[in-house]
Amino acid sequence: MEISRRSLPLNAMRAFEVAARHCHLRRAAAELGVTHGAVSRQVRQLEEQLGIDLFDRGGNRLTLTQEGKRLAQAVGDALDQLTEGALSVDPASLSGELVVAAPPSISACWLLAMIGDFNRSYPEIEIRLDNIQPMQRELPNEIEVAVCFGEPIAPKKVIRELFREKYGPVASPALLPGGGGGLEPSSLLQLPLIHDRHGRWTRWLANNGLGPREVSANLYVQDSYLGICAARDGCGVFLADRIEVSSDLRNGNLIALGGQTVEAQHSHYLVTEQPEVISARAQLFAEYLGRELGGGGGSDSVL
Amino acid sequence: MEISRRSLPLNAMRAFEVAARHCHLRRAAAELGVTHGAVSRQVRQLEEQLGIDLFDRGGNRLTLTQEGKRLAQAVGDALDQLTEGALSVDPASLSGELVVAAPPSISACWLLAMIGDFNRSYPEIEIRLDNIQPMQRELPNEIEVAVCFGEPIAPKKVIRELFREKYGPVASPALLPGGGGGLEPSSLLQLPLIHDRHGRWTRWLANNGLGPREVSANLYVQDSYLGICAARDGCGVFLADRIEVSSDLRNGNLIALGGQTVEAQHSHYLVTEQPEVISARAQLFAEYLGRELGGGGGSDSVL
DNA sequence: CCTTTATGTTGATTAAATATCACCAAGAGA
DNA sequence: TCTCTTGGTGATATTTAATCAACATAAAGG
Repeated sequence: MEISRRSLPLNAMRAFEVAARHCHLRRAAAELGVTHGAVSRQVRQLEEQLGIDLFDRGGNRLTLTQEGKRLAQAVGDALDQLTEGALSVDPASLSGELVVAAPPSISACWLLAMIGDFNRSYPEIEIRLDNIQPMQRELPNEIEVAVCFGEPIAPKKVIRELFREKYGPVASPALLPGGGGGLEPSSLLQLPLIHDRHGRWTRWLANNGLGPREVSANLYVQDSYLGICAARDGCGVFLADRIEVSSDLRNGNLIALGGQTVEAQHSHYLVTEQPEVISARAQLFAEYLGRELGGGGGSDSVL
Repeated sequence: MEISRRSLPLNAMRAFEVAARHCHLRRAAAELGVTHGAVSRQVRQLEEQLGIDLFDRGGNRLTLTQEGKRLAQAVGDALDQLTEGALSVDPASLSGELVVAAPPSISACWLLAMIGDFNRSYPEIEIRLDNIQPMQRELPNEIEVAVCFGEPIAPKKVIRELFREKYGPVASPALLPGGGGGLEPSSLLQLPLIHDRHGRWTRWLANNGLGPREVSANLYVQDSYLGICAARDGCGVFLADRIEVSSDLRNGNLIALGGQTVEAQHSHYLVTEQPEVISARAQLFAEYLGRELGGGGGSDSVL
């Protein structure tokens, strides 16, 4: 079977994406508002057209094959993009206010930069950004969506998982007279280290072949935002997320040092407390964040 | 109209994307293999469902509206992604060899990095990379696709426009004792400048408010690859494309200095000389490059 | 061990979406 | 003006997709 734009079985792909997300035809059918038989047929048709099995049909349970996973990912991303495209031309979603909230550290680290980009893409949407506490249980009424780090608590509902931090060491170029590009992890320990309350140095060192050891504390700060500020000011080396320091890396305020990046244990989430309907504006914002933060394209994106 | 995954009019969107690309229903119909009436209906349906005009219908000519352009872009990207997804699970496209060619400077600057990423995503596909001359007129037979800079000449056929360089000044941190992040464009002129045969400094300076002036030549090199090497070695400031120095920026070998980036006048293209059929492997490679280089997501992507 | 309740699959049928054909009105160009 | 091309549209035909109902199989409960 030839694969071209005109022969892509779009509806079958959508059905498959939903089925793949649930691994359960009846639930997928419910989401799509059709019967399970219809979904079964669509998935079958897609498998035949591609000439490959997308599900392992062990007994009467579905499991994605390797190829199925790959395709589901691609189709899911594509559908997200189509959704964003449709929303971005919907008059109802533009022109109006969107009230967002986040802990100050998140706002300062990356959310404001994202909001700036979003605003450039959709200048008709006015955004108000409020502060909340990191572990705040409930949100004021006027806040439509909020960003939090770690599983959201209490009555909040996850709209979207945004991204999982990947942290690696960064420092000011002023701290590294030699330019210090491919600095070895071990020689890092000669430099002053900046810690925040997440205490990630031990884990990072372990992941870079520097077995369990005491790390001397040179500077403690509360959160990553202050850690980045401290690193920028040449106080020492800080373990920072790649997204949070991207602009600093771009303009040379900070330099990424060697070693592998390590994934954080928790994710950032976009959450809401609204009972049912979230506005088209908020939906558009969610799609935008998802694309800019989560995706980037599977592998590392360029610059 | 509510916009959700289940209500997206996928087929209508595809028809619209083709129509938008041609701004011509009959040609779009030809590409889709249907009659123009069918396309007309699909586009109409989409406009009604979204509640917005996608085309200006002046007389009997079609022009995209602002919203139409935006949507067409999004839908086109999404369809590319779906195509890549479908290809990536197609047994015929995997397992086999793909012969690629490029001028050495392009290979060294960014193509090898892309091939590395591609190989990680699709380890089944073996790639052979050959050298060609930048202005080579014909390709050896065994080469299936090639990359070139500037409009391809002679019997080559463009498969895809890849990206247009955006160049800005970079230098080794060793050259900038102060860390020199937000260095003013004017103070740049105090540093030694590296030129390649494209002679971009004049244009860049003009675009950064430094009117027409003589720029002293400190070092001339043949192509951008050598320019980047020279900058890396601390010979001076070079105007480099963001993609070509992304890894150097990441690991601190180079630092991006201030000022606006400027678009090059020519693009990089993926071309072929094959009469008709390009292999599914090559198609997959084309989709991959297109996504990683061209898109990135409209605005600047994150690191 | 048998029963119950899930699962996904499939043939026949019905319903809906989509394409076609033929024709129209309107603008472009000679 | 005459001609050619554009896109739009009503009626019709075709193709595609969903439903319904029955079925096979596997897991869970008694």
